[in-house]
Amino acid sequence: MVEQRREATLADVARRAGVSIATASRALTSRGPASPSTRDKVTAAAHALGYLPNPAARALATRSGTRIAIAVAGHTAHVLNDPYVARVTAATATAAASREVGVSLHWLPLHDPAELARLTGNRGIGGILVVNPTPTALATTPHSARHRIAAIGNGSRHIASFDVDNATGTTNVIHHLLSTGRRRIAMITGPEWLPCTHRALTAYHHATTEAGIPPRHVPGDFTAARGDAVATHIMTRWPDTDAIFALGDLSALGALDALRRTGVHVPGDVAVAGFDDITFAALSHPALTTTTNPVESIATAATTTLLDRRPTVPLTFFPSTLVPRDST
Amino acid sequence: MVEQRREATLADVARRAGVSIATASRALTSRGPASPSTRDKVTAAAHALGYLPNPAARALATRSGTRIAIAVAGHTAHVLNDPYVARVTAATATAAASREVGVSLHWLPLHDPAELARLTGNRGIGGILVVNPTPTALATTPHSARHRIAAIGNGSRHIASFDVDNATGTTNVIHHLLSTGRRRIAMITGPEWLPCTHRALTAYHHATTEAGIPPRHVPGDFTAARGDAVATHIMTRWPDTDAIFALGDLSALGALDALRRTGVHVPGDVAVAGFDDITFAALSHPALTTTTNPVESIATAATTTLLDRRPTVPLTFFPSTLVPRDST
DNA sequence: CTGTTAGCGCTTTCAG
DNA sequence: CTGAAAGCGCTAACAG
Repeated sequence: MVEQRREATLADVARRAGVSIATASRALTSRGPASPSTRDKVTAAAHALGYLPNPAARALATRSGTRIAIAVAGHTAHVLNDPYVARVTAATATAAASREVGVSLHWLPLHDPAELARLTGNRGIGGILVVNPTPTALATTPHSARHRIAAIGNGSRHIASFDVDNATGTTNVIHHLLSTGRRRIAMITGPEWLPCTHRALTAYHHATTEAGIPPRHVPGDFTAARGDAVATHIMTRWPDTDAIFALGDLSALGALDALRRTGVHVPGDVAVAGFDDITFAALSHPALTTTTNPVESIATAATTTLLDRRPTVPLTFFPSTLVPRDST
Repeated sequence: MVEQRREATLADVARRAGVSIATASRALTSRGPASPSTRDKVTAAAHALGYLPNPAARALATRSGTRIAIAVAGHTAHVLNDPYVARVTAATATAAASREVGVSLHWLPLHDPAELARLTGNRGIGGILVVNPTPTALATTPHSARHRIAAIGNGSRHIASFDVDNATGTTNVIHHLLSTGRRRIAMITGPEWLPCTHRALTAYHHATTEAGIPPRHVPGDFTAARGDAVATHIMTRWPDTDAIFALGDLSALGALDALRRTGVHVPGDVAVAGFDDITFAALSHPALTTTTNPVESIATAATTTLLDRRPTVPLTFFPSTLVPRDST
């Protein structure tokens, strides 16, 4: 049952197929010439032996590194405990598993963006997935390494990026709010240093300008506590506000709390919408209207690109779908 | 700024320190003899050169594998998207990063426990962290590999395990409920196949028996939907129930919903408590009383053990702390 | 305690 | 298209 015999090596496969090790290698990796018949023989032998290439040996020979590093930008190492980061990590670790590569998680301090360049020089690291990189951090990166880097969030001219299309997502939310009669729509954004905040904010400005309604936005930090505080601030500063859109469900939930506490009825007096569709969005009272963030698909796509060293279009956006619930 | 020169290799370090490569290796890894003075010279040289060992080369030479695999038991591959698993993965990937190893995530099908033995034979995998393993799965494992396996959840006689002390956690919750005057305390457990469910259930039985109150428990599956359904069932079957304890916050939140919907006041009529202290526990209305689950500490400890190949006590339990809030 | 000598398993020139 | 041979960078006997 349990295979107790030594794992098959490439030499075993070659012997069984009656070819040299070099040929077996070429046939299996399809790098370099190999006649169809040879390829078949080798493939069959490998299959029969249950051959699995040794990733360490391969990495050593090709100096390709043995894992992909996820580097998360943030003020403190605490970002590594963020649930969003955890989702990215799990999806990446799943996608990487089938290619026999591992994943490690690193903090990329905002105050020391050169840490990214340092990861770049680590021989154990074959590819880097940067989460929410700043342009500054990407710029420190040596040109020669840029094809081994992908970003979740904003990329750069030479670094592929994958993200949710939060511009369209934002537009959809604003339109939904407008269509249900709201005219004083405030927005709670993410931290100002976060590039993806800007895309959403721009979309917000477009949509409000187009509708001829005043823009009202205050930066948040994606936490519930901040959402609560900012919502309070908004209602004080602009008492006629009839809708609050938070770029992040947690902040929206915080806003919901603030409104409840001050006796403002949701959605009667003020509508509230979030972004991300986290589990708890469906569980709050009222249930939160939000828009999806397909984190797993995004992370998987980025990882696959990295593993295939595939030249990609610089920007790939994943659609966000509006999930209307009771809070609007 | 950016180091463009070739990464330093062990040979470079040895040359600079004026010793042989083998000596440099011994000095740096402290496996084998090395005089203090030599060790100092080598360490200094390594430091000066910014030497970082090549994990692939090391893994190849020691056949130690290049990553640790996290194997999660479950009915479907969907378990890999579970937030709890994501937290474990992120913590593991963080702990592993400092040792230059990666992490990959695998599904361990309940119907095919031999998958674990298969991972065991993979040369790329240096250690395995099994999440919620069944005794059956652990039993398929070859003896020779057991020191490379650690469990989060129940272990076995020969496999170290790390988990939250949910027995004491459960006891604390029941005592808390008793001390606030509850006498008809129902429990919603996890899935019956999950070994950790039994530990908590046993504690529940002890505590209720000791208090001379009737045990009432119904299996759940940790989801909010099931918590909702089970709570409804409980109130129908035992209408005088005055407290519900769910082994998992999501189920407790579902129970909260069910009670609200049927006009039962919490905590006035029925108290509700959960387990895990997830983010949303503090955000519900009423805020949920729960008890902590230090997942990150647990995962980090398990990972460290694996990386150090350190013989450990078979069982390590991490304390759970009661977090009293408004629902009790 | 230290240096020499073999590999670990794979990829990759380079001839043929 | 195929084989021989030379590494990739490190560890592990084995003499000295």
